[in-house]
Amino acid sequence: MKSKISIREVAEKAGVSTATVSRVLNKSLYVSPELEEKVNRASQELGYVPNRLARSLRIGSSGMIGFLIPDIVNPFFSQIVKGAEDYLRVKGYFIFLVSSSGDPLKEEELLKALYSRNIEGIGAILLGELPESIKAISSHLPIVIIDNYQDWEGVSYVFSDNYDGMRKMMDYLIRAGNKSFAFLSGPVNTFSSRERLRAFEDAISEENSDCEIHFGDYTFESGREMLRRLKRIPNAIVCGNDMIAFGAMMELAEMKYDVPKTVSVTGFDDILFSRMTNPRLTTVRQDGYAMGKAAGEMLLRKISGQKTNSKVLLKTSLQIRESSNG
Amino acid sequence: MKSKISIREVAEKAGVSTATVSRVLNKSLYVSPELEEKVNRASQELGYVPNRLARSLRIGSSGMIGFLIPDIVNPFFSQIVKGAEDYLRVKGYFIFLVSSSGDPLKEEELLKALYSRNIEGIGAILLGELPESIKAISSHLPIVIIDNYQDWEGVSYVFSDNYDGMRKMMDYLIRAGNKSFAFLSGPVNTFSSRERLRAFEDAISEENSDCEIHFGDYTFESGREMLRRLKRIPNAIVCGNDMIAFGAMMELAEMKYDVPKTVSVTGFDDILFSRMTNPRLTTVRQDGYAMGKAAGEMLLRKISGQKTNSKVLLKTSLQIRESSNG
DNA sequence: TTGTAAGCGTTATCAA
DNA sequence: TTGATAACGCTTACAA
Repeated sequence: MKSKISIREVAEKAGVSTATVSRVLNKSLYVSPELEEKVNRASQELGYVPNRLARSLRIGSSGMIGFLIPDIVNPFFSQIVKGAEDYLRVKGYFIFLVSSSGDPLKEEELLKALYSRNIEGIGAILLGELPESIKAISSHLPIVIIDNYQDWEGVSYVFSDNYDGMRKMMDYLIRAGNKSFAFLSGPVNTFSSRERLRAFEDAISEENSDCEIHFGDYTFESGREMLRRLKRIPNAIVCGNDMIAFGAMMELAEMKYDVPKTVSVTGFDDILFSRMTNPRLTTVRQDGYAMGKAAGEMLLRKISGQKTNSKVLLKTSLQIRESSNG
Repeated sequence: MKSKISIREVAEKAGVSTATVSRVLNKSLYVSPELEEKVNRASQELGYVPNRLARSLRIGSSGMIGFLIPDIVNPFFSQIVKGAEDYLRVKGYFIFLVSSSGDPLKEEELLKALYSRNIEGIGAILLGELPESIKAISSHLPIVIIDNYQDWEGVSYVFSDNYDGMRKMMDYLIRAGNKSFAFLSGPVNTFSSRERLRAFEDAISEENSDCEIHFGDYTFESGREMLRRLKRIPNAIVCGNDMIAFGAMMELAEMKYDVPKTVSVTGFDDILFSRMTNPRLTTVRQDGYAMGKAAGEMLLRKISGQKTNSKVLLKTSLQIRESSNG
């Protein structure tokens, strides 16, 4: 394994100082055409690639934005990352992505790992309560929390109107005549979970409907597992997100229940695949790509010291398809 | 925005040298209990987090592995990343993830960006021909190409037996009595696309069957679009991957074709969602998670200077479901 | 056992 | 216009 060549070797080959090489390559100061030519040739011939790490250390900025997500395989999360990445790449930033596998203990550790790498800002999707370390970090660099909200000063938030979305869903289901419900929730103390559950419970209590509630996480497996825990199959199974709904539908199919004739199933997120399940999933649409983009915009504004909203709330909308009886 | 505190401030507060602080925090040399205590306290109180960038520069290794993928939203690719990440995290490595959005021009640029960041190894999923720059990079750091193969020295490869998988699929479809075929391919000069197409064509020519071939990319949209380009709907539409198949099925549904009664549709990859479409997708299973893990293992072996296979070939298997008529 | 100082690969300041 | 040189924050010989 050959060692990488440094600016010093380029300088030697070109017969100039390292300062000149740097100036040519960054076009930071005027350099005479002859030397410029020499430097470029030497750099080319040696296949020189500047060490960005060393550069970052010296200039104090790395051109990297850190992103923490719970699960890279969940299309809703990766859609958010894509939204952010598409926006930030054009602005010259790279994304350093880490995933916590939904483990709140790892979240703190990973935030620190990001912080320690001279990242210029952090976008984070955090399950559970926001860790205290967010406060410390946010006093040193811009941080945007996505899909969560806790009103801490200095921290910014991007999230969807989860409560309103779930209320629309419940209004629709109730109007369709469903009487008994189950709620298969995401992580018990996530902001988004809590909001969705709150909307569910508010609707239920207004109607005096029958219901059963279970908690799991935002995965397909968890959906299957929660469905198995159900004491009885109600008219409608309202799920915390689409992945849970897919798991529930899969399990129901294996138990030979007919969706939506016997039981309605609904999701939340409206990921691409919700249009492709059997039957197609009725769900609440939230725009992950837009959330990621908004987070990217806020981060760049904060990095460049501009004022920015501390809170961006995105609308949700009901997508009625064939998994529900209405 | 407060500036970050450095090792120097910790040293001052503790009344010791920076060397001692470093030794305590890295447990690299014995330090007297009193000083150790002082250092730990000072570090705690200041909320000190070491600058990993500076550390990397000094010790020559960053603890980061770079990954380049075409599209973070495609579950097959993210499954590969997850396999690699789960393995590498435990070994103390972090993944620096960039995505090329399927743009071969960006691929080279991004590889360079990774290389310039003192990454210790690269795992890359590259569409199209492998860029020449791979050779240069591979002489400086370990690189593993995933889902592609080109037999270049010094480069290692992890890929599935695409040809064999598609042959099994075609054997099955032909035995089921299908006579006319269409192939909706992925990117024209990807290794995996080519192998799958080669198997398709070999099978077709042996049977003298009728066929039509279109090229696109590995996305849902491309699947829809290629289906619309079809001159006529054949007995079986064989797709380059699952995403293309989903797009094709969606379009067929809108055109009121009955899958599988009128036309069979098949995919390749067997992502999680293939079990959940309407109808459930017949496809060839390849294990993305295992590919990612294998890539991670090879990278670590290479990084630590051990010998490793230059080629890992994973088996594929036929998953017959309801989207095909057999 | 601890501290001093050099050095990792850059860029920025200061002289020349 | 160009070149020495210090500095970014850290680790590690080498000295004490």
